[in-house]
Amino acid sequence: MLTTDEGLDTQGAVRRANLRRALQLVFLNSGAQTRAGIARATGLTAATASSLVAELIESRLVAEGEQAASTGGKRATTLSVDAGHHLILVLVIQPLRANLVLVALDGTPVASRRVDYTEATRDKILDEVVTSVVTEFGDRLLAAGVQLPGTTDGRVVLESVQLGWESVPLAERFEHVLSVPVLLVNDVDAEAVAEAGLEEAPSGYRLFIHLGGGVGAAVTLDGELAPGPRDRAGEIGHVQVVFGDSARVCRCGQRGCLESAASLEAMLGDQFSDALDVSEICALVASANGGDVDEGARALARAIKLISALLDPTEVVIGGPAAHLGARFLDRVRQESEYPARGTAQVPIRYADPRASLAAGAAQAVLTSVLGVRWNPQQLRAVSPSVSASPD
Amino acid sequence: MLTTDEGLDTQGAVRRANLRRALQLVFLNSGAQTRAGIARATGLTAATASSLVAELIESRLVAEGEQAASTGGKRATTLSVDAGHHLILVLVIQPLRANLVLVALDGTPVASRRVDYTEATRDKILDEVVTSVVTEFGDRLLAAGVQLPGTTDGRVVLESVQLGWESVPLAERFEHVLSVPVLLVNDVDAEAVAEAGLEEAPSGYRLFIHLGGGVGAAVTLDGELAPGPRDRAGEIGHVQVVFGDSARVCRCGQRGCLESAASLEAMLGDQFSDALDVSEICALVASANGGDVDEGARALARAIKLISALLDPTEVVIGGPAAHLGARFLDRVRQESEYPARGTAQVPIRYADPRASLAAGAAQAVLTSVLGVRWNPQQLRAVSPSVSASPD
DNA sequence: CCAACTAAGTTCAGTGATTAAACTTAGTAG
DNA sequence: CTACTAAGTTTAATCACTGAACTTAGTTGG
Repeated sequence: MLTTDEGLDTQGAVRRANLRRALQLVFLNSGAQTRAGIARATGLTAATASSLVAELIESRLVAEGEQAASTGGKRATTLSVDAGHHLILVLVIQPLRANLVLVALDGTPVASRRVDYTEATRDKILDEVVTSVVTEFGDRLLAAGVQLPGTTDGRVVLESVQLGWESVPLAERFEHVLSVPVLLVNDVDAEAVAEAGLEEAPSGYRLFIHLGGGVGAAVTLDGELAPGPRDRAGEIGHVQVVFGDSARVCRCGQRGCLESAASLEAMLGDQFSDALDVSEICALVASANGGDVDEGARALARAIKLISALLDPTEVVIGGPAAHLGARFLDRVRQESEYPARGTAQVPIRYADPRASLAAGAAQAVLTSVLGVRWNPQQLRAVSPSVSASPD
Repeated sequence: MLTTDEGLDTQGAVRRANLRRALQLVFLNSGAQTRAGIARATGLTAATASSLVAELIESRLVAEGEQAASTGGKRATTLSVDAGHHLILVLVIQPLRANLVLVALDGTPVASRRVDYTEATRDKILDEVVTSVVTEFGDRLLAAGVQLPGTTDGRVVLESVQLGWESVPLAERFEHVLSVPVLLVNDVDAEAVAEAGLEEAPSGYRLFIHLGGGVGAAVTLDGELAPGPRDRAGEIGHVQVVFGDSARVCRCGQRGCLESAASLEAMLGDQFSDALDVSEICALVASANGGDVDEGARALARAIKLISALLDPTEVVIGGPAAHLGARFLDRVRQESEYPARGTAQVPIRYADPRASLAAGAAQAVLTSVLGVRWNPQQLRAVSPSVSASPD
């Protein structure tokens, strides 16, 4: 397999880099890419492009398709992502349930399943579910991604308040069972990756802010998670941004935390919970106290302004349940985040695209880490659990 | 030359990558590195290491030194940075003067000069100075770095309020005269790079905050400027962090800007100016209004907390004239930036190392961009203008 | 003082990946 | 039916690294 081994020191690395480039072109233009097209796009020779494609076909990452229409000479053989073999397992762990999706390389889900559990049964049930994947799909498995609330370095769950975990080497545990690489991904990071992946050509920094029961942020660069250690990055919920009388006491004990003002509980009232669906959220929005919403918007805008000034992002995206808060909230955030500094244009702020699915971000993160490749927006949108619930 | 041509496609890229790796080892361990050592450290063969070194010597980037003491067999030939040929030109542009330093590859300054000008004569005098460098050192010039206050993408000065420039293609202009690559660097970015370079093995994100007449920030990752577009990044001076009665009106028109509370004017009074030397600053600190200092510390801490929560940096460094504010200010900043979130350790905050010189950051940035290499702390410290003033 | 050992560094044939150019295949256009 | 065009493939040459043999120059022990 072409395990992404960044670093062009030895010649094998050149081969891997070129395989990656060729594969990326097929992913971005699946069904319309050709050997000649790869040669043109990479600057490599037709001979090399052919050789790369042969290897990719051999590895069952790429498949030949129809003959394309002629453009004056021999008709080209189209290439597309081979959806028939490799599968990526995505496991979305939440406090009381998990969604498991097996995604083909073209983004389509091959199987999905939902399991419910209690805190007490969670570990056992998760192990069972993962084991069942091995017996059913073991030979086709390419890699796995585990999306969860909490901080992680990709291998170990450093801390998850929601799951009650601390320093759990989950990747290692699952790798023993699955025998393929396992990547742990923070849930907000996954959302951010999915959101960025819906752009045709994501470029520059993008600040993603998840607003729900909690508040978290993630930064992507050119569509991937910003490089560098992200262990505890993005945990901005308990930064103080409200001062004076309007600062509320937060559940963390501090006063004036971003979360105490801009979480959906704070803005929509205690009826809000992360389990609500879109229509329920909209109903809450309709009956919400406008003052609370404005206060949340102001608090959020303060955080956005500071971060934007530091990073100069292309765009700020508000995701999570808050993406359904409607025009008033968004307008307020935009207003309050105007930054009068000379020459600095206002950062565009928008809601997340609701077409991003639950499992898409983790799947994309795994695809990047294992094959060094990203899906095009259509493929990414295809990734969706569409869970036909089946509790164990 | 091994112009870092980060286009990782063909096999020549392997050679360039390995040349860079070998050169970096010589830079980090100048005078103590050997061919055998390079082979061991890189995992390449002794044959390859020899061949790489031969090419580096040929390019006059590396020079052979003494024979090292035997470690049981033949004595090794030590390798060091060739300080005898290539020069990096650093031009530090300030509103009313510029410092020009020619730095050898080992970091030692070969020549330096200071020119004073008015806003009206600035452009002409700068051109003259640069031209004079060509006649004197043209054949030895490797690259040039221009450090200036203002936003830049490396090629164009996007905007500099201090210099009254907007969209000035300065790199192009100087390249025409110098015939070597020219890189524009924001002054705070340069400071941050110099500061990070003083660490033996800089790793992770490091947040650098310049506090002087203005306030700016820069983020480094593993000792280099964080990747991605930095055009307008770091301009955090006019973010609102003070609210209520204590919010002062800032010169930008807003109230409660970080700069209005934490700039040295705000904390030390109108007597402060960026032209003061260390002892004058210390004198001002001694007679400063403690309340103003505390207020500035609080404002700064708010910004630090939010950014730290987002980036999870290894360290926060306060630089610029503020590095001489003393224990009280730093203690206050540390206190106020305590972040009670679960599990999150307090971010270490410290003053910048005063040993970083004016031109070091820009020189290091150029070295990275042209040779893909960084100096070791001793070499970096050697870079200093030690300007024996000589107005034109 | 010489033989045995060790480490540094060089030489040279061999291997893997890419290139350039010739060639094959399969279409369109007149 | 011939000329042309574009997609691929084949093959010899080139470039960079490896592995192994070799040279150089030191240390150590008898």
